[in-house]
Amino acid sequence: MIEEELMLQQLFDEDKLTDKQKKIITAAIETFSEKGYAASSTSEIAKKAGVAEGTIFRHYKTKKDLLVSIVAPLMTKFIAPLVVKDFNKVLDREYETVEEFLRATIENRRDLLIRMLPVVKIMLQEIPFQPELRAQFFDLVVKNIFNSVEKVIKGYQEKGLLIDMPPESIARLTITNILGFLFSRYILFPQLEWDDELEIERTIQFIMHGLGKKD
Amino acid sequence: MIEEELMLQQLFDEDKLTDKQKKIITAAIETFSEKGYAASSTSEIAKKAGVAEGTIFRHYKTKKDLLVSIVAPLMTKFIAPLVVKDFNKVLDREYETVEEFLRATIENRRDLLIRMLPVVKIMLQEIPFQPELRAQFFDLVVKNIFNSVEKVIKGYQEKGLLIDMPPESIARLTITNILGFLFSRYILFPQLEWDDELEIERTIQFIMHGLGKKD
DNA sequence: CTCCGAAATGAGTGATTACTCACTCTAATT
DNA sequence: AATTAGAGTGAGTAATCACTCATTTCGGAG
Repeated sequence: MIEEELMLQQLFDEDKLTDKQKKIITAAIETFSEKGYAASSTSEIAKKAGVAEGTIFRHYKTKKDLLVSIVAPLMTKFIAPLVVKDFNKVLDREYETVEEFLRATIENRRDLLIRMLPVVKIMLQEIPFQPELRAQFFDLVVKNIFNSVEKVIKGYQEKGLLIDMPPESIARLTITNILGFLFSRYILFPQLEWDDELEIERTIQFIMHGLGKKD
Repeated sequence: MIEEELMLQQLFDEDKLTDKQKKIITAAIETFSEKGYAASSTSEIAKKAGVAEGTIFRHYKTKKDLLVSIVAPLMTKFIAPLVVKDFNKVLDREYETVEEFLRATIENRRDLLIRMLPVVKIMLQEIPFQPELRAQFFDLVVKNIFNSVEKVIKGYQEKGLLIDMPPESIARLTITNILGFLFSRYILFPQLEWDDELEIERTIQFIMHGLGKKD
């Protein structure tokens, strides 16, 4: 809660947005996430934000501009740093094993990731159809994350804790499993009963016994 | 190509559709897949199908009815059987190791899965927003697949080839990695250069050394 | 050929869409 | 008190939307 407020606050502050603008963004995130971008109307967003429809277009030239204005800064300022944060601790040998590192990384960010789900949902939804967003996503998020993750991987490989598979493949497989869990848990089957801690532990063990070198 | 035609043929035959209806379905799949359901207009689909707009509504009461008519039968008649097909061969001991089984399963279905991508894309797109589709998807696809996959898993567990993790977790992790590869390869980053065979092999090895019991 | 029912049509419907614009309001500056 | 700039407004607009329906076309039976 605190961190989410900080995130939005940070996003709001930097551009010195008015109250109405904040309400528009909040309402837009909610609406886009619930119904999808194309199925959301600007009149509905305006109504939900308690604002005249014209106010939206005063600040955002087009509807698509509103979408990009929401997703783009979150990709640059938030998601990439969130995922990459504290990776230097690994290099400082704060985590001796990969398990520890994975566990700390996932547990650390889980609550925050859950609260980001609306925006993540929007991104997942729209990236296939918005070339502009896809390009940004690739440049800002994917490249950064893969770069950082690969550094960490190489570090552990040098310690002999990971097999010699190319780092980009290890990164792909690791990220796939973390996102796969979160996607199953919170988007596909939120209605099922989940033992989160247990399932995270299984995911980590699965990743490790797939990647961990046996001496 | 042949199998895809067979698939559509089978779908078409059962309901004795006219030429125009086939054209409508083909055009709808193409349009929905490219632009998403909400952003696709019935007039555009009609034009692409070379048909009057009224003809669409003669056969499908609403636009959503058209969507469901495309996705639902493909889920029941096609996707579930496709994934589950030949699983009995495992129980008949045709594949002695899990690797062999995984490799055969993935290689077997890859081409077909690639050609199904338009429909898969539509499903991924709309399932979060269409409760009707989500319920069908869950009943018809997920339950079937998990049931069959769990049987196979239990078989291999009895042979001592898989660890003792609960079958539903093993199923989740395995399916996650197969879908994760296909999703990365064909939807997220089709523009990257991929060595498909190699990456499939790595995925299998990753899955196995995560799940395979070390004696 | 005649007839008939289904298939197909496309102009037309009201509703909704994204977006505009002339205008008011507010608050800070001079 | 006068001026000004920008935030906010909401009625209005053309375009587009999903959908309808009176009419025409088509294909096979008698």
